[in-house]
Amino acid sequence: MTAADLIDEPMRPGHGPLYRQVKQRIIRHLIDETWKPGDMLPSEPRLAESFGVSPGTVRRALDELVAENLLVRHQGKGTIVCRHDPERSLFHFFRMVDAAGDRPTPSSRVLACGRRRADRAEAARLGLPAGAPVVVIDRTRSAAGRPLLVERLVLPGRLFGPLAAVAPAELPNTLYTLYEERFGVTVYRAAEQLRAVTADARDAQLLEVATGTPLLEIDRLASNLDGMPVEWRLSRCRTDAYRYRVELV
Amino acid sequence: MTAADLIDEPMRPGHGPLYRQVKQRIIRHLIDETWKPGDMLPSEPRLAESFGVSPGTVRRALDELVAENLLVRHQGKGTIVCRHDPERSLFHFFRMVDAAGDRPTPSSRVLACGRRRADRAEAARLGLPAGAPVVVIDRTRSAAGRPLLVERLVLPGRLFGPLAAVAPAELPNTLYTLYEERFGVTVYRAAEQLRAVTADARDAQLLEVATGTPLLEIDRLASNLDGMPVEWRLSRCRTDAYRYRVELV
DNA sequence: CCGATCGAGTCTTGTATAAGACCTACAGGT
DNA sequence: ACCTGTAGGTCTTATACAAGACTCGATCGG
Repeated sequence: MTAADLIDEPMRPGHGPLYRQVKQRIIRHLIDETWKPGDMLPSEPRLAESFGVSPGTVRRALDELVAENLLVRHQGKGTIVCRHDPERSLFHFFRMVDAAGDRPTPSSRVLACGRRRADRAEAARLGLPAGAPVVVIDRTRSAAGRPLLVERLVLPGRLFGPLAAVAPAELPNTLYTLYEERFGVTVYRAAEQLRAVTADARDAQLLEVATGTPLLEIDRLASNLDGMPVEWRLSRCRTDAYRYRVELV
Repeated sequence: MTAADLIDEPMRPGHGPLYRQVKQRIIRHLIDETWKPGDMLPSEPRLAESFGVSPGTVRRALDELVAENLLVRHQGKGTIVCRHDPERSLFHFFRMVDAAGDRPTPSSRVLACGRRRADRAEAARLGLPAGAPVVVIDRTRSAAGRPLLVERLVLPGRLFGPLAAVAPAELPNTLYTLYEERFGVTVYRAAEQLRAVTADARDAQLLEVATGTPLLEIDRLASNLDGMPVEWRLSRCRTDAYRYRVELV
């Protein structure tokens, strides 16, 4: 091993347990993209040597990162930074299921995609200064050939500048994969708040229901590893064929 | 250590990893109530000796059980079986929050509480034979002095027989604590399915809203450690002041 | 001579164990 | 009433070995 392989200086006597300091340092490397999604991390013994701790300590740190869905391990192969492959993204963040408990594979139709200045609510929600540029996408998503939801996405223009220029037909169904591959933005957490609303005229037309039909409104704020908001999404769903499913443990 | 302290015979060479066999065996002891909620487990070295494995292996098994909210550890004191203290119960299973993200402390008013035979849907949902006895509770819950939701609970009569005799005023706000202390039934998991509905005349009167107001319907099936359903709960919530919150990680 | 196949070697993560540090509670003396 | 020693609990760290996966070369068959 040469000096160039040294990823980090050895740990200094810090505050908490050693393995937690190692964990925080690995997270820092994930944030500054020393290791990007899909990359393979150095092996556990190598990490241990570069951090100046024993392999078991590194292993403990990796254990927690795997439990938090930041890393994936494969015995005999290595450890890689978790990526938003479309199926996983759908499985994790899309919570609608049919009566049998199966997830649909929705298709999306983009209604509009453009760039403008954030209004008051959008700026506050995304933690941006008033009037900051944002990219706004309006679309509907269908499942089994019938409209399922209509939604508006608001993204910080600073991160997603070129997105407004992308042809609407180009936008894939699972956007989080696109965010990651084209803009280097990885969604790690999201907080959703749900309430019941009634369909207005536009909802009714797009979702093919009567005006006044009850809809499930999902207000999602997605953030990256830093905890910085990267997407605000407001969806209105029909819940006659599909329901929103949550597991409490 | 005497022979009476031997909780179990030593592990025999089994199928999976050793720590997972230990975990399963501990779960079995939780199911057959060798250790009841609130009880303190034997110490890790003691468990290790009785299972015939090393302390580290027991520790690994306990780690997973703690992560699944079945046990709670306190350094220097010991490990206890998780209990449904009211605050935790509320924190975990009650997901409504106000605009600021704070949970209300709701109060409940029981409308009816009685025993009858399960109808077709109830029996199917609870995994009971058709016509099995069930206990049914109708109640409303309020927060900040205003009605929040109206709900119906259906419980297997075999487990909750004497519950129907309890005076409605006796029923506490957080029922899961009562289930545990009075009936030895501990709720570990719950699956919820949400959809939007409109208030019928009864909903409207009880919730003090207009008929047709959109409501959030929460269909919860709660089960114990065996995976056996122990409660079916159907709630209809106003979502003007409070929203249903979910964290996706 | 060329190509496919099998297997040893080596790298990876997974599992089991042991030893010491740290934290808490309690009893007994000051 | 307060302080302190001690016992017993969990927490942290370290090490050894097992199991899985890829590499690469020797070997056998065409």
